[in-house]
Amino acid sequence: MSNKHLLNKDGLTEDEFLKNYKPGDYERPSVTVDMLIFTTVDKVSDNIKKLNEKELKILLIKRKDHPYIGKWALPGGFVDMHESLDEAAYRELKEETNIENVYMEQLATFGTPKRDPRMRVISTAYMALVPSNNLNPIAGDDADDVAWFTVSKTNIGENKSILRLENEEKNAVIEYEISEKHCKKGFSTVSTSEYRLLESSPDAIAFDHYEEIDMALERLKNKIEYTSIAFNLVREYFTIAEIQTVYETILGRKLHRMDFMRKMKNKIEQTDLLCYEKAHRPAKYYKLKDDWASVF
Amino acid sequence: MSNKHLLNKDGLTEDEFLKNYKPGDYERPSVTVDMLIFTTVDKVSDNIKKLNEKELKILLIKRKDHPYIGKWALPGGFVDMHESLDEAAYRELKEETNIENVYMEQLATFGTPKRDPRMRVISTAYMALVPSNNLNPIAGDDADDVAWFTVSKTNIGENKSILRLENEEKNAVIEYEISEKHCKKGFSTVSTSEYRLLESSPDAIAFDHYEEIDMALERLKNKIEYTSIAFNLVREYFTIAEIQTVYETILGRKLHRMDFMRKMKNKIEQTDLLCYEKAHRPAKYYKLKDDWASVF
DNA sequence: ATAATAGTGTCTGTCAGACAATATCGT
DNA sequence: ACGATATTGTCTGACAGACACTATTAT
Repeated sequence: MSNKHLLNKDGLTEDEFLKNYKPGDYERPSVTVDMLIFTTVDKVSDNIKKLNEKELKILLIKRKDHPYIGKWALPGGFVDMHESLDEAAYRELKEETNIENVYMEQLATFGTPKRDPRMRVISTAYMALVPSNNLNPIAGDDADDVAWFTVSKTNIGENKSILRLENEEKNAVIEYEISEKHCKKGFSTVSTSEYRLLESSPDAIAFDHYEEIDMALERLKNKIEYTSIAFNLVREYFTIAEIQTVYETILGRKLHRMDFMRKMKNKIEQTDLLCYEKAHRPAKYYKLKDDWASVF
Repeated sequence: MSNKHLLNKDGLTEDEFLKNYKPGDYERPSVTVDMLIFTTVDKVSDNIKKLNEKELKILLIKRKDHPYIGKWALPGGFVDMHESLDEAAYRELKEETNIENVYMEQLATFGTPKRDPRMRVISTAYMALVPSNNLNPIAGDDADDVAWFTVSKTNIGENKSILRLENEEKNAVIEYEISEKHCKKGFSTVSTSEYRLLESSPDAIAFDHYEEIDMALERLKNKIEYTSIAFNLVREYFTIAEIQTVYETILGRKLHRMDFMRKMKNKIEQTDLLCYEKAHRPAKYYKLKDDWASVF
């Protein structure tokens, strides 16, 4: 069981080994976390009868210093030596949005050597889904500005799509053309994507963050089909129309109301609350069933 | 478009900034990749009529030095400053098994501060699936030994299972009891697992590698349902019985032959080759359809 | 004769997409 | 009257689990 007594080739016990151990002098990469914080907000319609549309939003910061000075980027920061990756991600989320206890999952880790021109940086991306509240994000030290960007990915044909990030207030529109390519790995074929900034876009996204955003959108699109994570993007009480438009914007297509409702029937339950926001029959508020929150 | 002319708060252009940039003196974690290399092998039956069973195997090395000296561990190693994470993973795979062009995907990144007692280590785990050939793995510098371990995870009731790693030849049996716990994050509940080494096991797995193995098994179990990755665990030509037992061992339950076949019908196609290995009607060899290899 | 492959067909229930029809409500 | 919610119902096709049955083959 214990290996306290075992000696290595130099005749050292584990305690002696650890006491004498000096981490090599070789260079080490910096380790950071990137935060992909999503929410949905109502695109308020003037028409007092028309419903509000939902828009998927992602939080971006405007970089204060080189490299990519003045460009929009994902929030994030260095991982302290004493904290785990998850802890670093929670800390960043708290710093940026001042909220806690929201859904979060690790996405993937990006480690291409030249992704940061300053030095070697390994970034673990985390995706957080926060309820659609009137959140006022806070610009950190490294940021001149911070804003919610409308994000969408729309297919424009055979293995091609457009990733679009927009914020009207900041007068920012950033578009990438994504081309999927397939190559064989063993007996499976994996697809890799190439990203090209469209000429129409005045500004690029910093680093390889467009790739991280794309991956998060794909993960979202897959996961809302077999989990309940989409409900993290709305408030505790929601109307069917509300959650349906969330699904529609993430999936990028319209859904049939009653088919959608049937699919949701086992996940949600009615409440007594009514929504009197528009000039027609009030919608019932629903909530996630307690037992369904736990399934996946 | 370009930001070459923009000046930061110190009045520096990007070129000037990068030329003068000195990475801070602060400590950095070491970055490694851990390789979860899976394959299946036939558990040959003496009975000339009985079929061979398949066993899922994972490659482990025996550590040569502290910490965890003499313990079995996942192969892996440090990421060089000039290579990406993917490249590091491919290099390790090549070093360990001398094979290339197999299916591989990034699993997750583990970065708890004390997972390595020597220093802070961030490990990105990669899962590779290699065809069931008679592979002779090679022990690296850091290893006294290397071997394929039979791996299985069996449910023993309410949120409890046993992770079992075994190699008869090396006289090694390692068993962990896994307890799943659920906690709320936002409106979803995520499950975390706790691992307890069973008293019956003489040896533990090094580091937190049991956790990585568990995560890989869960990923496998999920992914074989909606992708074709399982076919990477057998040779190019296989019998239905063969691929079915692969599914059965990964899912941990028996499947009905013809139902399984129907499900596979669109993924596989017959060949003219016959399998004369056992004393009964020869089985046809099948192969993955070319167009199905690309789906997912 | 045995033990396995390779396939047929059948029965059942569920589920998803599509859409029709209706009652209700607020302005 | 308008525009939206809320709900029931119908029709279809696909699919999945389960199992029975047959024909074939190598030793």
